Amino acid sequence: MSNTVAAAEMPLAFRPMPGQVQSIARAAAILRLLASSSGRLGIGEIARSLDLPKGTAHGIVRTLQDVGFVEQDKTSGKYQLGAALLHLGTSYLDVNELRSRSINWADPLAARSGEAVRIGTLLDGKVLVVHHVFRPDDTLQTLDVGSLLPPHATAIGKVLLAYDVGAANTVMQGEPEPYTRRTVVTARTLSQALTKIRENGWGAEIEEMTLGEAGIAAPIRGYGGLVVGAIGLSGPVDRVCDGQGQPRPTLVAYVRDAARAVSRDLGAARW
Amino acid sequence: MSNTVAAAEMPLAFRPMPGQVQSIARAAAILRLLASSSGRLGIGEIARSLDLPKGTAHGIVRTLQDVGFVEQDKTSGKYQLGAALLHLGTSYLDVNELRSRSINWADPLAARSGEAVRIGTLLDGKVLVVHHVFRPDDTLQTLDVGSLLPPHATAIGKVLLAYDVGAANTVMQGEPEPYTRRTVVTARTLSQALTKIRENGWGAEIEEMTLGEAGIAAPIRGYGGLVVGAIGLSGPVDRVCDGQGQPRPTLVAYVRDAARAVSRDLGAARW
DNA sequence: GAACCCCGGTCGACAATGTCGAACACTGTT
DNA sequence: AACAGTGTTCGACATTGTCGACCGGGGTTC
Repeated sequence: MSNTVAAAEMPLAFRPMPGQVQSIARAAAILRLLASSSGRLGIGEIARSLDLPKGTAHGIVRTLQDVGFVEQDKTSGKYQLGAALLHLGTSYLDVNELRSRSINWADPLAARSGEAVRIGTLLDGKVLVVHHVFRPDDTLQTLDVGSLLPPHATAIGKVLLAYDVGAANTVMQGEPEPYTRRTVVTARTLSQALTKIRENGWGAEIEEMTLGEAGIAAPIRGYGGLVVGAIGLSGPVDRVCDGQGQPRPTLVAYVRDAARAVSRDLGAARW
Repeated sequence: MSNTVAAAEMPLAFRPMPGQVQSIARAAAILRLLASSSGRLGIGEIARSLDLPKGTAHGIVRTLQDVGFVEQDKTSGKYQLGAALLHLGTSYLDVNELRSRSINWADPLAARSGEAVRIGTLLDGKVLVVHHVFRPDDTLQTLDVGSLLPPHATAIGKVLLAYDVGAANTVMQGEPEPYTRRTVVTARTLSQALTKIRENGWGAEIEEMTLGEAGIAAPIRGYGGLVVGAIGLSGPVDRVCDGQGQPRPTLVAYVRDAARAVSRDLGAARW
């Protein structure tokens, strides 16, 4: 009786999808909220942000705490992400095939090119870094496996968007954040860039994320030819690009070779 | 009907705690299961392992898939952990105070000692590595942030157990796995070792995890003096220990100094 | 110091929610 | 061709989680 009514009046935020376990979806939303607003949140803030009754939010958070996904700072009473998530996250890395197949090829690419190498995949419209090899030289760099990069301002990201029209549309619908003067922010230019990437089979980014830095990336295809990720290198503009401000052909070849090698490994895999 | 019976016969792992959201607890169990049995699992295996009806397990897994915590291999239909967990895990690292306070002190410790440094905390009776600094020399080492180490066979683990009687009892109740001939496996010897650690304020491990390797660790105390983690170094026996097979006093001092420094940082922190 | 406000946490009644098992569609094997 | 697997769907039932009012305590403000 009130089923249909409730479904019709629902805020449309939670669509009456075939069989979504409500409490789990809410729990996931809380975890994402805690992850995004880095820091500690109180029950009240959580409940307000997700438009949940305080009691309900508390029940979910308590359970998340029991399973170790959430921790509570006993003095302030506020909540933050829990340690169990760290282990789950790295467990994901162990299983992730894109990563495991890439490792063997990422190191040589870094060695040959002399630049830092990253492998990423699309997660929720952003670039999730699943592997990262430091630039061979000593300089201290921070490992950013697990972090999210902007898709429109990185070589890897643009390559991934080029082969995922859905994600590309989503990005263009939103307002891409400008990081430098050269960051692509309009849907028109981005769309053109993606078309060019599809034609060439590789993509680049020059000072669109940070001044003085550039990157080159190529798509990695999995079983069936679907693009499942991208591999790319990044470094100072004067090393990555030639005199004409174009990505050096030799580096492009390196990246494309690595991408092909990983794709071959992935395509051959079966069970 | 089977409610009371089931509750009475329940392995005590799932107690009828005041207000556990059942579906969330089950979802967490599924994620843990996927993490432990590394690889892909089918719905049937999941349902069987957790003693759930197939339909129920499927509903939960579908939801987990919708939120990105689980991915499905379309060819085999089996499930594995999802990419969203990776980001949540690293987000935890960003927030984790033990880690952030430790970083500044872990590097100098590694530099002074010339050995690899790890910082860990207890998670579910095991040692969760929250930070890891490579040995200064070049040799390639694998980053094991996020992995779980055995508590009874590592210096960090034994230190953590020494200040957590609950976890210590749990470990002794189970059957500690022997890695080498020197691994402490009996409750008696382990208990003695923990007592000694409490007396000394630091602990060591010599070839108990892997032959030829040794480690030294000291506890890190948080606000209020509670032990919240441990910091330790590890390396070849002949470098970590002196002629008498004892941990070198200078290294012990280094480790204890670092632990104190981090503790001071943590204790002073307030908001 | 006492009013106030906000915090996190608790409790119990209600019904919406998730659970459950049988049935389905499909694949590969026997 | 029958079988034994798989993952998936569906609907009826009642268990389950939700909800809002109610505690108890720490700050702050007047």
